[in-house]
Amino acid sequence: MSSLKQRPASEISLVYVIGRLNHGIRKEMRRDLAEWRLSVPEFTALSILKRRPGLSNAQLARRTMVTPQSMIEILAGLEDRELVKRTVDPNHGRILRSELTAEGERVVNAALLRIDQIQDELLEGVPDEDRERVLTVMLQTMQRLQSLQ
Amino acid sequence: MSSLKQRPASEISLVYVIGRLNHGIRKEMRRDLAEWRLSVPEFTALSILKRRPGLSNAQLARRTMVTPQSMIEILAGLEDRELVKRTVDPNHGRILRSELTAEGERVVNAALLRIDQIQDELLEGVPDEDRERVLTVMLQTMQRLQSLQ
DNA sequence: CCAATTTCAGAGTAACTGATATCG
DNA sequence: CCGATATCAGTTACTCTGAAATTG
Repeated sequence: MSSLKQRPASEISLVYVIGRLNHGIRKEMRRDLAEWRLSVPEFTALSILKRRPGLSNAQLARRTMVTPQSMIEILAGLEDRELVKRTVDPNHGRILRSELTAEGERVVNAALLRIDQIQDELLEGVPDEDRERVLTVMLQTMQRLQSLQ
Repeated sequence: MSSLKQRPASEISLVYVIGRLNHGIRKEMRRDLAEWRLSVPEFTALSILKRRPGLSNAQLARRTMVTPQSMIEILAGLEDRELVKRTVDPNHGRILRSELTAEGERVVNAALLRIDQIQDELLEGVPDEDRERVLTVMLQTMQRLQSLQ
């Protein structure tokens, strides 16, 4: 029974709501991902690699808005557990391209099912049109944010 | 020039976008708030107290989805710097109600100006109607999340 | 005794900055 | 030499879990 609903949404900062919402979602995700011994950043990296196999560490870092130094630790852990394999780029001996192993694929798919399920619960009752609009606005915001940094 | 724009938004998870967006925004906030020697959680607490003076530590914690133990540290730091003062509830000797000091008010107002400015940059070009809709969906999601935890 | 609040102490997660090496 | 990438090392930011005291 929060009092938020009583006031016009425009009084509340978008930045603020994103922060709180994210925090709550992460907490929930942490709990659920524990089943596969995945941290939230690990899960994030895996699900990006599922959609975009062959990204380098630097590319992954930019995409998730963290430093390459942060991403390398995540990747190292995943490689140790053989959820990800990294191979030298044929055209550039310095670059290591990451992709999921069969086991990595299996794990991320199982985890994705659960996370999608949470999302469905959270968005229950929200019309498709509104979901689409929210996503579009957020993607646009993210682009602007990236160009800003 | 991210490739995100090229695909239908529905392919991308809302949870995922919130996570990335939040991370980017926090980074930006951290940089800007440094001017007032405020951390992001400190700023958050101050801006809630501006709108809702007299909240207890436990109430603040629930509102931000962190544990009371986490909130107490934030509050303790703000109290040390005399941005917040805490007084015993007249009806319940155990509860301490927090409110901004004059200095706290000054600091949070200055910081809010800057943060609002960032938000305006990020949302430039997004129609008011869409902003309102995004906020409404996110508030609704947050309510569901809170009832879920 | 119970439920809620406050608070101390320690642990853990997740990210950062700085520095160094390699590749083309 | 430069720019991008990878990576080691140390540090910081933020939150959590556990336990204990207090109040009504």
